[in-house]
Amino acid sequence: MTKEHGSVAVRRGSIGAKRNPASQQAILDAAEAILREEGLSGFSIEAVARRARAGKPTIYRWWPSKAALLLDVYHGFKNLRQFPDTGNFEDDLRGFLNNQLIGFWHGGLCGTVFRSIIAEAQSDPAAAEALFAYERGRRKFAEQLVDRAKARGEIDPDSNSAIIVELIAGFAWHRLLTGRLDGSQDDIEAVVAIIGAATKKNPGA
Amino acid sequence: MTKEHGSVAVRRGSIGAKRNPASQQAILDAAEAILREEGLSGFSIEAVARRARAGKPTIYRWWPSKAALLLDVYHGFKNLRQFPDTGNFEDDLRGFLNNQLIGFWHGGLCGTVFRSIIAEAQSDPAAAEALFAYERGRRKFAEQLVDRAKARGEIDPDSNSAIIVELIAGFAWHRLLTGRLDGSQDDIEAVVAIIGAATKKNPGA
Amino acid sequence: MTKEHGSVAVRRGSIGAKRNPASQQAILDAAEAILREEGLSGFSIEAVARRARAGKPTIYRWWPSKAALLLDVYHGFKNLRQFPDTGNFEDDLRGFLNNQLIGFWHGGLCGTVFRSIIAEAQSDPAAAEALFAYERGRRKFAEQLVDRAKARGEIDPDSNSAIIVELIAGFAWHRLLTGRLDGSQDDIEAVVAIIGAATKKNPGA
Amino acid sequence: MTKEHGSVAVRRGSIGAKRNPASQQAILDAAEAILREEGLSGFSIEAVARRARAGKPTIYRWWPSKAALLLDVYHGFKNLRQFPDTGNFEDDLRGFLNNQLIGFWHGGLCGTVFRSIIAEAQSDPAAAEALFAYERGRRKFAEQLVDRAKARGEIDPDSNSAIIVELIAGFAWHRLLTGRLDGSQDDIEAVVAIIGAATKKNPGA
DNA sequence: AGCTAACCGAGACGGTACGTCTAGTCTTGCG
DNA sequence: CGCAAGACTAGACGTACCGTCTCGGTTAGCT
Repeated sequence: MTKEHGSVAVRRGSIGAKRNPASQQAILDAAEAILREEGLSGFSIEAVARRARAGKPTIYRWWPSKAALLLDVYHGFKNLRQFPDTGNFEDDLRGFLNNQLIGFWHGGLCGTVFRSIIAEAQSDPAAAEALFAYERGRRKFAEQLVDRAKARGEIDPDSNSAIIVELIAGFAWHRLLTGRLDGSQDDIEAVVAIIGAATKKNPGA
Repeated sequence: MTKEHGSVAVRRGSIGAKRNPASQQAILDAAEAILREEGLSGFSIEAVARRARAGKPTIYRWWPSKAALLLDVYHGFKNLRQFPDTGNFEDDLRGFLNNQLIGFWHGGLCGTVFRSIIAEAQSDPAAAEALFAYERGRRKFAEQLVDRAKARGEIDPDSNSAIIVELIAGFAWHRLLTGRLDGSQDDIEAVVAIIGAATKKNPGA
Repeated sequence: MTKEHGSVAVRRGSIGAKRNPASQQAILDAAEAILREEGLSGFSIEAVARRARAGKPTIYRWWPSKAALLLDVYHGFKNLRQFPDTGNFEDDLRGFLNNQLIGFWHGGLCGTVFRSIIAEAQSDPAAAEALFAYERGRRKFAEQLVDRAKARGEIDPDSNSAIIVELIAGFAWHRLLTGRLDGSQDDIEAVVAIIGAATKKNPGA
Repeated sequence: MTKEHGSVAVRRGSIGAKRNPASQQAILDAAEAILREEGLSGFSIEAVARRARAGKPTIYRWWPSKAALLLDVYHGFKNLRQFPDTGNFEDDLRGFLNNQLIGFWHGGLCGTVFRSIIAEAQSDPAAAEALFAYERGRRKFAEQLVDRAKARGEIDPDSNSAIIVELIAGFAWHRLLTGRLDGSQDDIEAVVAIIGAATKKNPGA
């Protein structure tokens, strides 16, 4: 998936007064490789530049901060997973947790990258804004999942979509940030069951 | 609560072959003051030593890492809030969120410190271990809240205590880490309602 | 003398496969303005290109180095002052120091530019060669001044023209490079007197 | 004279809250070696730190600028040459040019270093001030040479000591800065002769 | 009249060096 | 032995320039 970096003699140069996609990709690849091999603590603009055989200004020209670069790496992983409408609320929840959150983060690099972005956002305001904007979008998107179930008459129409989404997302973040993504399948089922129970239709009638 | 730092001319020295509590307190005070005034991005061992008029080795001698110092500052805030048994599950939940999580973090410095610890834990393994151990303890402690309600026969005895606690904690973490602790009171109610609905006794009988 | 730079909207372009004199002039003007306003430390090819609204390659195409550009700026100032034959050796010396050296450098930009060229020549071999060639020519030219006096029978015919010229030039360089061009008029007289005494005819007869 | 740099494994550390002379010397040695091997254009704080295996802040802590470091290297060469009182004015002049100026600079590294300092002073005000102060002292010192000859009744008591010294120093600077230190012995004689003739006692009596 | 060649501006590229900051270690000298 | 102090190596930070390159466009002069 990621090309070899061994062929050093490439000597990418300018391709005129516009962004060179080869440099771009080399930088993203290097960033990904460093995260994979050394983790967040070894991740620095300096290291990325060295590995990508790029100049530091080239990185700063296109990514204003470390977090921006991390977010770009993360986006490179996204859209690999689909978010299908199964027609069933609990299956949708399962899919959400498995394909967008815990299961998506688990194993590969994605979780590491996302953890890094969250950490960065706690001290860098620019990173915070970028992450929060991204996160707002993700939540809005996920609320559709609940609203579809309401529209189908499958769940209680008074369910608070935003809070439900945030409970689920919060659970996943917590697992990610406390290093407990492993062996969560049973726990995912438990979460789905709890949310299912809480949104069951006709609670009093 | 925190004493003045203005009287710089204190010139604390050694008090012999044992830890000098005045230095320890000065370091903790300085750490807290820096976090309050400059935030996590301005927080460094260097800055703490400068402000506390302490030598860096004195800090490293007693706190192995930045995160250990942060945790100590955080512990200084803890136990200020109680965690009373109200005898009612939903009130217990409300109290948990208000006194131990969102309400506790909100406004003051505590949230900032805890955010910092979480961030630090994402790149420093030692910090991670300390945070995870702390968090494990907190969760076990909170599960008692659910188990008490089960024992009282107030909620479904099959409720998954661990997952319920983690949903709530995850929600609070998510709010903290995305800078949305403000105006959460209604949302706390919504969370309590959802958990309450999901644990209602005798759902089918 | 130098046209206004305010009318930015000129949008000089190519005028075909030949050097565009407008661009050349704009670059020289910008170089001069930067030296005047910011001094040598603010002088860079980058800054000149920015100010002249020229592309860097346009500068590099015509001037191989920073020093070449500086020399061109300097040449723009030359030939403004005359070097007349007064018919009297000491008056010639006075005129040389006042019109070609100290008096010429003093006050205006010329001294700054020449200082810059000398500095550049100490690390850039190409600049050194250009400066040395220029300087050789100036010395040869100035030696005529002494030789004329010999021819007139005004001074000792055994006087060493080259050394006399170099003593005078060295004095002026030293004043320039140690920032002491100001208030040199009396010192110029003293130099003239010393050289006059040293070249007096009939020393032993 | 200069020790080997090959034994890299030294790992100099702090020796407490005071300047480490070993680091000091290593930095000066590295600076000298770089100037010798690569010249001024290869001389940078970065390169010196690399070669000396020193941290950049260690250099900046003790030398505020590149020029300060150069001056220190230069001072390391000084006082190697004496400035004896020969009892004869022209011999003193010869000695001055040979031991303090041209002859001192010629051949070795001293000339290169001093050229570098002069160049640096043309763009760095701090360097300029340091050089000018040094130069003022040197001139005052050299004027004693002339004043001694006056006191001995050897030369015209009305001779302008300051200008005489500056003519000689300027000649030497000019030779240094135009790369013509070689083969100056005859020229030194010519300079001595001119100054001697200009200061001859009782010119009219 | 169309083609070519060189110019122009613009600005990205890989680099080097800057001067500052922090990390974490070490040693001294006082108490 | 703990302490304040502050030096040390190491290396990342973000910025400024360097000199080279390619682009897209323009114009002059040759075919």
